[in-house]
Amino acid sequence: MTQISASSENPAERRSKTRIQKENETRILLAALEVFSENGFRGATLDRIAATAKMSKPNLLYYFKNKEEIHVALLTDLLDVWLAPLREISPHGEPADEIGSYIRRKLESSRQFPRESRLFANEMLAGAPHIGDFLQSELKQLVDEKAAIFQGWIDERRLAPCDPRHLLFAIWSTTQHYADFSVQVRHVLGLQPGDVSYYEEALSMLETLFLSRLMPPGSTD
Amino acid sequence: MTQISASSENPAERRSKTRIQKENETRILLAALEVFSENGFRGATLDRIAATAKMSKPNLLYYFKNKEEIHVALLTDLLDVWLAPLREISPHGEPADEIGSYIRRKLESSRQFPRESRLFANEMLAGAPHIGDFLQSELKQLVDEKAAIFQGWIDERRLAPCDPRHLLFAIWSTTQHYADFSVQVRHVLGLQPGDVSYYEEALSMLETLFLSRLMPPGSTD
DNA sequence: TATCATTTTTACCGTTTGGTCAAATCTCTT
DNA sequence: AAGAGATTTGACCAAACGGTAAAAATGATA
Repeated sequence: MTQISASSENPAERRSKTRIQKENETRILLAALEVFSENGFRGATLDRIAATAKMSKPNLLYYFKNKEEIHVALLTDLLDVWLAPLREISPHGEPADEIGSYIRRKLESSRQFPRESRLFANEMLAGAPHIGDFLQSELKQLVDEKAAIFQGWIDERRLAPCDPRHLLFAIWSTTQHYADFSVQVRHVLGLQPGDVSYYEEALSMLETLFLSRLMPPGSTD
Repeated sequence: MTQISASSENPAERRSKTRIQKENETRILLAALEVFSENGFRGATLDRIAATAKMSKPNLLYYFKNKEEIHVALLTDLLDVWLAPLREISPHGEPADEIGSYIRRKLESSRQFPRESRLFANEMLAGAPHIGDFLQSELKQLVDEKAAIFQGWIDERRLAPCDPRHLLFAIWSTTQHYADFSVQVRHVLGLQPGDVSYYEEALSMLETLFLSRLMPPGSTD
């Protein structure tokens, strides 16, 4: 009886993680991200995840007790990434600056984490069975908070009258589109499979759309 | 030998369809739309489709020879619906009118056919394995054609300088978002599962965004 | 109503899937 | 070098999966 560390337990519940444990959990989550983001929860298989992680299936299940636990682990990590850009919006800046920065952060997030974005999109399409609670509580609360900032700007005539939450929807959809629908974007633009050079044009478009104006003065308003 | 109709053939290849055949194919496609749009191709199962269609699996496979054929049939039908609003854009109208109408048609399409929209989104997330050719040929061609119209308007100073294809991406993403991410929209807005009353606010937002201006004059430009 | 084609069902088949178990191997510490 | 714990493996299982074959039931038509 030399060690106190909890034995005969799920490795995830042990007090401190081994080097091997940390390495393997990372490898598994990376592989799972690849597979889940392409095929969704139901479409993904443990065999494919294990193969992608170059690991046997029982070994994989030594680190995560089942398929769902891997998925939840990924989504949990993801939600922080997802919220981060939104949290940064400040009531003290200029509307155009704040919204511009937010768009840039979200677009950068799409470029850096396209698989995470697709993982999230897959979860939405499936009806958000695993993160419905998050959407209703944490996300809604943060959105309400940031929407209040937007509403303040609208009241001060520093932003056009609009529903702030739908403004957020518009920013989310346009920025995430470049990750989630990248296949379509590339095909329509005639780019090669790996090519993501469209992000600069994308930013330019979104700045025109959200910060400047699309229609010349006097065309409708 | 009283009938000439091709016998001992796949029902789909017969000359004229029976009443029962038409009914059942419709039932199957409707059920398959439900299942595929939620779980994607790999996540959907024939058992679930059959159960949803209230039909035995072998009976279902009497009408479609395999899972892929059902999926392709759905996608083929879908592509026409998807392109229809885009085709209507005319070079002869006012930019604001044409773009405004297009947004309204796309948004209406999201409201009327949310499952079709999610089916399409699932196919995109999976890397467009079944409609890659369509994207590269038909869609790209139509986009190029309509982008040329936008470019003409830009040259005539009737539309702000921007990449016309990215303008289309922005319209697609914002309008489809209300179908594909409807769970998120509802949760953030605090609406009940079936409630789609947000479409009016959505249209208002998108008109502000695309047709009017979001930032007050002199704030950035 | 008899006949023939169409439709549906029952009973399957081989494979894939999520997951378990115990034994074997490896790693780290003393 | 030895022991304890951590890791990995191979063999396996029941259920779900996509799909088939042939017989049974139904429908249309003459």
